[in-house]
Amino acid sequence: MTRRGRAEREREAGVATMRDVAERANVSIATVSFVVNQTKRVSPETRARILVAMEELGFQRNAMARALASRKSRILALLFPALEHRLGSFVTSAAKAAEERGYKLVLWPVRNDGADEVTELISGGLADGVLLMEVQLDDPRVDRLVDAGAPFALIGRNRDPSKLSYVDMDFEKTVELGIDYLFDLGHRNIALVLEEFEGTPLAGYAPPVRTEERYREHMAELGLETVVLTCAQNPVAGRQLAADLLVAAPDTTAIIIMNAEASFGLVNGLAHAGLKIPADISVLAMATTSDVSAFSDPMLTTMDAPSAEMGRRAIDALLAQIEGGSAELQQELLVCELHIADSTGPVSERQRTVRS
Amino acid sequence: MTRRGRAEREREAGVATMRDVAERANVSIATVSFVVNQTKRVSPETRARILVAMEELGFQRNAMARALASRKSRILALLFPALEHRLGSFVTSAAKAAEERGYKLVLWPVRNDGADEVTELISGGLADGVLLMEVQLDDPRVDRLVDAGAPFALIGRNRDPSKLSYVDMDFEKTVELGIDYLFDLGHRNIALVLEEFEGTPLAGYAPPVRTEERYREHMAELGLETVVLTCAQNPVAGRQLAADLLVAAPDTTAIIIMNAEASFGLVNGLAHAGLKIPADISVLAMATTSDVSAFSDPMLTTMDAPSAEMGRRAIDALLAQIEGGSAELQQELLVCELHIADSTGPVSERQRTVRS
DNA sequence: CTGAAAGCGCTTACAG
DNA sequence: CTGAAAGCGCTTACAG
Repeated sequence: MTRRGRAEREREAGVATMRDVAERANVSIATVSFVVNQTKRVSPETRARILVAMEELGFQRNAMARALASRKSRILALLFPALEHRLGSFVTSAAKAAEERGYKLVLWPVRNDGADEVTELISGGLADGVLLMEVQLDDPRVDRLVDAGAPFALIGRNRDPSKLSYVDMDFEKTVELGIDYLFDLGHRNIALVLEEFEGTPLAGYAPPVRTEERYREHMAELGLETVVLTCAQNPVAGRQLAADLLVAAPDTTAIIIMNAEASFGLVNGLAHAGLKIPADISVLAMATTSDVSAFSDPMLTTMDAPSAEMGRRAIDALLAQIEGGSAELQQELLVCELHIADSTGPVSERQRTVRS
Repeated sequence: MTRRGRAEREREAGVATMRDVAERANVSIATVSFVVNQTKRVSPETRARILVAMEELGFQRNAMARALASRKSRILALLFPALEHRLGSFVTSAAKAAEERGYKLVLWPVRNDGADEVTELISGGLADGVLLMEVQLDDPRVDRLVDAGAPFALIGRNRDPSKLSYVDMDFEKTVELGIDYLFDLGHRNIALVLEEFEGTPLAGYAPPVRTEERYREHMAELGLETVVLTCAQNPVAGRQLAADLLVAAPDTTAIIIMNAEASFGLVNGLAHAGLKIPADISVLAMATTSDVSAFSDPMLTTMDAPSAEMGRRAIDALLAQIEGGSAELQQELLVCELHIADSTGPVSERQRTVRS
């Protein structure tokens, strides 16, 4: 019998079992089970010894084994059909890619600060790997995943993703593309509008940071002045923003906005202020989807997030790690595609004379 | 030892295991495993016998046991933070309610016609219970869940849900509420706009059916003419609809629309046709959320779906079954709440005279 | 209060 | 090509 022993495996994987805890605390695994699940009285001393052992070993009970033995998974499934029209093509295409390769992709709700849940999920054996969304520049969940030795890929990037697998939008190239498009239309006063995250759990969310940086750089390269505003992710805020912008930077002839919800309000707000779009001012919505461009009137010119492609590649990146080992890094940046509609146009002669 | 034997349990739960298949096919469970997973060559005769046995017993391999033994769950988790701003409060509140009661709610993507997946999910032991969304009037998934003996609750209702647990919007009372509100404002020509589902996988989706029925009844009670139109779930279709409506029913002074995406287009389309909202025509968006009412200009008066409440109650209904047994039926209908904004107003003297 | 042991339903080296 | 058996990591009646 050359089958590897438990201890050997433990050393490799670093997963402590109830048996390990039991040995260390000098009790039976039954007793450990009782304290873990609080399912029977255990004397305070024994209990304390067990808790210490659990702590020292970083014990996490295996959810699969528990489910098998108890015939209860404690998982409720919300059957989620027709994902497309709710979550966009990212999830749909990722789910499809996973299925094609023999895996099931499941959406796992976690709080934004829920680092513990991450550990639990992996150490508990419930998932073979993890896709992480809405990555912040300094994201504690990433550290947890690294510590847990979990296979994972980011949708987005943290501050230094050089050793990690990720798929992200190329915000830098995208904003550059947007600026160049507007520049070629004759615009010289191009403002940038971002989502406001200060004071929310998403403070330090990377996309606006990267976008703003590159915007400032590229505008400088073109010898242009910069105007950056932020606003909350809702149309009311967008409407207010229109007023603010016209006070702060009345010369503006074009706006790049990366804030889908606010963009609809922005368009309405500009109209209320008496501006015609695009005759008086152009609006370009970045990193959104042209599906919603008709929410506003005129229809928004957009730079569409490559969602479906990102979904597919994210699964690829994750499975490369799971099946190929942790050395298999995959790092991809995808540029948004420009979809010209009715909210952008050449700068008019009137704007040129009146405003400059 | 009075522990119940395997056979006894099997009779109760009706779940066939590999061992059952092996016995029936006169082979070892190892061999069954090989054919189930196609992991080793098995002679055609043996293989055929096993396949027959599997079929006869309705064998589904237990996903938990497989995961435990193979140390692979074949599940990938998409960590999903901040659900609120994507899926609405329904999922958030359901997830929270589940957590409070010691369960984890997971979003399980299935195709709309994916009845097999449903069986797999339950028989495979992966979930203790199921919440079913987007229920159709005749929904094969419901039959599957009944057959599988799975604890489940519907978000919505099928044609005859009298023996099932469900939580649904009370479309009947809601549309009545909307009609009465507009009637009291003096409107007599109230059109109804629904989502178009013919030819889509959601054909036979119950909400528009129920809404239309009660609309016709209640309008008749008030002695009013009815106008019902449908359109696809996107703003472009909504814009087109405005034109169609003004041709089909030029007398219309108020519209109740249950089609959130199209409602934004409808408002824009009416404006393009030269109508002022609400001076010339009122628009009431039903079964949506006031969070998006500012997407349009003027802000939409809405009847808000009680999403958070539904999420909570759906979990209650499901857990009542899981923990209390299948006799525990829970059936709840919740009315949408009216949020008056700027898109509805009294019928004007001009409308009254010009139009009637 | 605690433990020995059977069992959950599979997978998988090993032996034949 | 097939099987006996150990093992995955837990839970849980039963006995003491």
